[in-house]
Amino acid sequence: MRLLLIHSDHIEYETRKKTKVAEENVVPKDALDEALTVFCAVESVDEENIEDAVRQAVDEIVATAGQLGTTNIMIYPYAHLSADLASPEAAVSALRGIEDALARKGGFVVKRAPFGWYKAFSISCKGHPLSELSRTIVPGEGAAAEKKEIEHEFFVLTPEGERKNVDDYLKEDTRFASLIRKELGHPGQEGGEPVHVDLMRGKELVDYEPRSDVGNLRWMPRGKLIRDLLSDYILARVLDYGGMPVETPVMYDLGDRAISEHAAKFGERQYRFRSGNRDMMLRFAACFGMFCTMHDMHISPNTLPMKLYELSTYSFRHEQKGEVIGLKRLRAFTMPDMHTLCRDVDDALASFEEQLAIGWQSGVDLETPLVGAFRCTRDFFDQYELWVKEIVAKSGVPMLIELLSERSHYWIAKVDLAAIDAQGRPIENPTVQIDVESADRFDIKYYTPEGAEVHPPILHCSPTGSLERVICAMLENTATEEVPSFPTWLAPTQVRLVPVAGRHVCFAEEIGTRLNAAGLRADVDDRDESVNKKVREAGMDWVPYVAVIGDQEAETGRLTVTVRRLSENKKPYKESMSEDELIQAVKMETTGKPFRPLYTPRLLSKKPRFI
RNA sequence: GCCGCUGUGGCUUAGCGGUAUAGCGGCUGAUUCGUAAUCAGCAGGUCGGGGGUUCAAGUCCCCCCAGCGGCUCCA
Repeated sequence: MRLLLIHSDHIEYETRKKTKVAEENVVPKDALDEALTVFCAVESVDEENIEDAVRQAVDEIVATAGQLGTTNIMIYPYAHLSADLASPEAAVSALRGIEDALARKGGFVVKRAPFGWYKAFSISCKGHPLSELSRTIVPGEGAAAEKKEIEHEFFVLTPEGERKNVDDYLKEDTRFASLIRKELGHPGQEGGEPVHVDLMRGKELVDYEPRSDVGNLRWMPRGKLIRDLLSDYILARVLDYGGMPVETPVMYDLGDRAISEHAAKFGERQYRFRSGNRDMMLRFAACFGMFCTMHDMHISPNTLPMKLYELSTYSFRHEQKGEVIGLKRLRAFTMPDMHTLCRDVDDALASFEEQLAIGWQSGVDLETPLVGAFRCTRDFFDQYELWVKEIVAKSGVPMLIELLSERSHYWIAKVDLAAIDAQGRPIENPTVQIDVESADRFDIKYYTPEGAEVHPPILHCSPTGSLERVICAMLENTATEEVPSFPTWLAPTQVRLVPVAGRHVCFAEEIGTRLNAAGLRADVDDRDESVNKKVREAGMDWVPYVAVIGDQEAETGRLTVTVRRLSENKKPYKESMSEDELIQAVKMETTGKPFRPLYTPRLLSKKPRFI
């Protein structure tokens, strides 16, 4: 709801002509002196919880009136304050609600201009600093959630099937204990600036874009390369698993019932806008597109489970401004999103297990150690306790279990795997969820041989979590490394060749060309700088293999290579290798991982600076 | 969104009532160098934006924007 509050010497209106949505039995003409005039637009989000929107609006009006010392209030419906209006019925009910509530408070003279009429009006504004105020009201999810009062029960399950008290873990200095402390609301000490925010800019990966909205980033070539390689990694895993890649639109029409219902579950955390005469929203995940696809498909139970996959570029979530930070929490982010249409719950449990394993494996492959929490309703746990114990056993590590007294979202069970940042806070990454609502809502169905209609469970799965958070976790992990680095397959430059003098550049370029042809990202620092400086900067670029190229190398054909992973602080590890041995060394480390060529010029003299 | 802190050239920063420091980076020149910074010169700032106080404002006050910490929240 949008409010424009004007402290006015005088306000008067007169109805002229009805619109299609005009209210009946109205006061056609009225006026008020010394009044707080409240121009008001009821918006579509208000329909999620009209009572709360009304309550907040009334609080706001009473507070303002108190500040101004006025007791006369004119409520004036004014559609032009918003591009995303509620239905006329909802608007009238909200306006009446505000009027009644104010009247009931006593001490106010309350008048209300009629809704849905063309009206003439004149107003004189007092013009003092507080005389014009605007407010935006969003009905609270909080207020709605309070009614439900969901109870949460936490405990730990070990791989051996033992049920343990969470308190046993609270004091431990482990990643798992960090997760438990956060989940149970035990405050950690105040952290400083996160490591990754410095690094994401300092290493020329990704940066804030002040000319966009908060939480929308710009990617520089080195960061773009890492992101693309990660997406290649996930695609390979998904294809291997039998997922089918698709691509669907980023925006949806809120006029569609299934869309607006699904969207309403997530309150105000959406980008909404008007396009022509349609109210639209930006997707917050790829669910919409895939559910629409599934709805339109002819589904045979014989082709289930069916997995659709999309790299949701982007997923948009209008997080509160104070919640947005670095790569950890964004308003536009890249989420690998797979949806599995299952035959039945048993089928869903089997797929869940497979997808959980993919999630754990991503932590190994991407070198971002993960810890796990499994959450489900108490009913689900009572029924499938053995299965829950089995997936913990297969995970091989203790997991935090959270039981909810009733279902509050669309899922009945889900697992969240999290990396832990340098301040001991979780970065929630891979997830698998069992959705029991969406097939109904989007009318996704198949028929049994007997002809019965089935709206089956759907799994949501992000095999790695958002790519931004994966990179966040990697950068945070470097805080504890003596010699920080990226995994070699992700290093923007894998081999840096450093010619000693100008006359060696040509030779270094020849080697570089051969390394590139062999599928390595090698560049040549041909700048007119000292060898010392070029080696230092290769280190600051976290280049895993650095070779100085001079007369010696030209004569012997052997390279002295500094291997970052084997080096200690101030103690570089050097090894003599042939060109082929260098190629093999890189291949050994990157085998089975995706490859893309350099995203920056091969000659460093041609590489521009971004930061 | 709320409370708090911060905001000086591309980056890191000095100055905290008298219109601005330095280093890195950039450019130019010299240097052609063997594993973590070669030397010199030059250019680059309406001190986040707007308003106010003052003879005078990065410096004090107000509003806004952004970043960070905390709260709330996180499908």
